[in-house]
Amino acid sequence: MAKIKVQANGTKKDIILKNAAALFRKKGFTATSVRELAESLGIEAPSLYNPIGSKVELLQEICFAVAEDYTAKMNIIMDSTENAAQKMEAVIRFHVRKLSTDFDRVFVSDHEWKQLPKKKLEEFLMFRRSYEKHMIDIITEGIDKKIFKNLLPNITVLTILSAVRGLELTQKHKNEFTIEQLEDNMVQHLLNGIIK
Amino acid sequence: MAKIKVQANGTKKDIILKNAAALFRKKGFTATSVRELAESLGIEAPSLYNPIGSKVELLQEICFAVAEDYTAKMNIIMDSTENAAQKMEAVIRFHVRKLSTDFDRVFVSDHEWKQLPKKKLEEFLMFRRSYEKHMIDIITEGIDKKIFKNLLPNITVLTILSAVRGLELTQKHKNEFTIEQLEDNMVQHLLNGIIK
DNA sequence: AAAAAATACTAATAATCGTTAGTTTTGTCA
DNA sequence: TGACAAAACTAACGATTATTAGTATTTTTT
Repeated sequence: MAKIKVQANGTKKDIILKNAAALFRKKGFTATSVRELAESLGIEAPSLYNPIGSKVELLQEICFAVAEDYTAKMNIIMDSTENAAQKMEAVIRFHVRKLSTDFDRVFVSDHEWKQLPKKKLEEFLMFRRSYEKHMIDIITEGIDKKIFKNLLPNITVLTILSAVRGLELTQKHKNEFTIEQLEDNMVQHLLNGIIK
Repeated sequence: MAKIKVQANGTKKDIILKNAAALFRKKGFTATSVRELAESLGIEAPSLYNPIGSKVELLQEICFAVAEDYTAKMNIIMDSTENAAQKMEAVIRFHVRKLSTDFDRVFVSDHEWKQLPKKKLEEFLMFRRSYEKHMIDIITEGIDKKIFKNLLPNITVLTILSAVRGLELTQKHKNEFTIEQLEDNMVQHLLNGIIK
């Protein structure tokens, strides 16, 4: 079988990760076999173990790459001088855009993290809790400054995160509306629901 | 090993389904083995095959029981004389309450349906599409009657469903707020976001 | 208490899982 | 072109999977 073609942008491992994310999203991590992944790359299963260490390592890299992207963006937002509403809008917009442009990876990170090995799972959950804490801080600030209604911050964050994380973007959906429309509509919906 | 204790309410199969739902939720359907399920019931794996036909049959029964519950409720709501806002409020309230009282099953139905065998999967997706169509009709009616803002109905439904289906209710959350608070806050958030 | 039915058990199946070892092929550079 | 390295291959590993067959045990019925 031919070798994996490594293009200008992206190492061999990047290609594997891309295919892995696609399969993990479609079938789930546990339900995807290493042999299937290999087949999608046009190679035999054992050949995978040259560039990678294990199957679960792929899941780890996907989950943590996504988590770090979100954390980095959250740090930028928290450091800005915008008000609570503007910050929350930026958060929601980033979620929708990231999901649209990197659907497989984001979906896998949001839906398959439970399959991470214990140690990595704890690390991942720390990312999550920190992220949620930042969001609660934004909501609380907005309530204090009388920008937001007097809702329970933790429930509000739960609702927003659930909405943006749970999004399933099928091809059918992508034919029905643009990413910009999705972004604008969700921002309007989720933000107007809490602004005074 | 002792037989499974069948209490007044619930047949043997009901007990199996309850344990299966709990495990499928915690670990995922594919990652849960029949042996684990048997162990949770205090029996050996092959003993399960007296009351049940297969592992995937359990997933089917969970998914379709939930789907039928939602469909039944939706039919009642659609037959009512309430206006669009009241209908949508009823839908959201039902989702949150159902999720709270039957978390394992609802979560499994929302997150593991991809593991259904092809035939059953198509049937399940028909349930879904029909349900979503009803919700789009409610939103469209609300927009026509000038009750709702002029948002894109399909995106609005996507947002609401994503929010209520994606909810992860941990024990920690249940200590932080009551089901009633969750229900009220989510209704307020998701409904005020679209009402004029 | 004996017979019948229900339900558990042990043992074993074939299939598939992720992964390792060892070998051959391919591509690169002197 | 020949040497070296990279990356593919085949063959096979032990573990685990869902499930079946056949048998023992427990419960229910007569």
